[in-house]
Amino acid sequence: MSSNVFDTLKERGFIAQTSDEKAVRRMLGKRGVSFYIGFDSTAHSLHAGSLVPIMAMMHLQRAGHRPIAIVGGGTTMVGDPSGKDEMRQILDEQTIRANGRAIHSQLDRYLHFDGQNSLALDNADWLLPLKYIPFLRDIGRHFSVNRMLSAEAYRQRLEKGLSFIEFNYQILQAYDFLTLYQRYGCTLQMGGDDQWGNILAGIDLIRRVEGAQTEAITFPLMTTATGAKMGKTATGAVWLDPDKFSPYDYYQYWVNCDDRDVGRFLKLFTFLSMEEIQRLESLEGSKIQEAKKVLAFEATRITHGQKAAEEAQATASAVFGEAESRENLEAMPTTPISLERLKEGINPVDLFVETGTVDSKKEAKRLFQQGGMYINGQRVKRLNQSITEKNLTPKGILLRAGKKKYHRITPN
RNA sequence: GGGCAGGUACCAAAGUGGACAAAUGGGGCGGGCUGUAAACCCGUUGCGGCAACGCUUCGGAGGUUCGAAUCCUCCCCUGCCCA
Repeated sequence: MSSNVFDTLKERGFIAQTSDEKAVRRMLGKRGVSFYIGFDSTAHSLHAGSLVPIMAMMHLQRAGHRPIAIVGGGTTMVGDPSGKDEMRQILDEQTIRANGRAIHSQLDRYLHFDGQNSLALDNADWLLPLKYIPFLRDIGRHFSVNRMLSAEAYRQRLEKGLSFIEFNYQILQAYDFLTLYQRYGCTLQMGGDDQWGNILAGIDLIRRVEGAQTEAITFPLMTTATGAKMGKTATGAVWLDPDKFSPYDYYQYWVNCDDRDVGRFLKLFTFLSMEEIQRLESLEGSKIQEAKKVLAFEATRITHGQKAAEEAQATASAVFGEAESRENLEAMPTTPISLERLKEGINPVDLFVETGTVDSKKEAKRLFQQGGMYINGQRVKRLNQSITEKNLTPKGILLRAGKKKYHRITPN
């Protein structure tokens, strides 16, 4: 009889810390709680690292609460030092604004903002017009520098250096919470565990200014079993934007996760029932592959939709899977090349570089020398041959670098 | 403002006039083993060139020198100590 979302979040591994577990649970046991999560406007797209907060918001929304997604148009101007070991580059206002809009429209796919039961706000709206002296007098006086300095997030940075602008971040985030409390009756803030100090500062500020009690939940900081940050690969971030990171690659990202992460990820990144997840988790050996496919499919579906998920799965199984299903390559990264050029013939090295399969000719040659260059499933044995229209198959020309990196050429 | 220590490739970190495209470790990439996993083993890791070789890179700009990541000058940035 666990109809309280809090229990759902807890059993699925979303909870790192809470301000007061009983109070939070009681709060979420009712309906219509306004809660918020802030998202940095540091990039044009969110990446897989933001999925935990997004999923948590969806869970609460499904339970009848009201999500407020704040985009940090104001706070990103300042830059959060929490969890960073050095100051990040400060972006200009235009970029931040544009990022914020992009992020909002991305979040809209998950939360369906309607301005009523689901809000998308930008803290630039109330932060940018602030006047320094009044702000110091009204808000700044509530903050103890001594206490701020003793906070974990700052203590770390005191070793490496912390600029005054960053030092202010916490105050601004606290002010956000206060503003949301006053304007929207927001009583719960959630965020990554590195936000703990910032969130507590907000709770504290609201208590001092309004005499009201508000609550906090933080999510565990996600790392993969190999210790990498969630949502980052060595080559870059796992963007949620299909133009920056294709649904196929997204699907592959999940299929390729570490065995040890599958269960945890299923709980966090799908809405499958706990029973189903337990069944998948109990699979062993190569059967784990099945669980990974379910994970990948569900995760892709949530972010990119049913159709994209199906295509990604079809393409993946065409490439890696059982021989019967070698049909659908729709989702594979594809570059069109004119038939005329193909007739002239293209050197394999150039082909791999042009399609972005490798970054430079040097790299292409290295790939070849090490035996990782494949065209249409055949290892390339000589570099001085041309690839022409004769190499076209009904599905185009299939480039492969190493074991997993595929690219398709189609004539046009 | 003063003193000291620093800024080297994706990261960490050696190098302190030529043998430096720059040791070593991590990461990445490729091969092998496998299950599109982990672990492990081997190779590889600036760009262009088949190659000889050339080009760009050691915070920035100048200079000394046949020759500079290494020496000099100025500047920018960071940390520590003192104010």
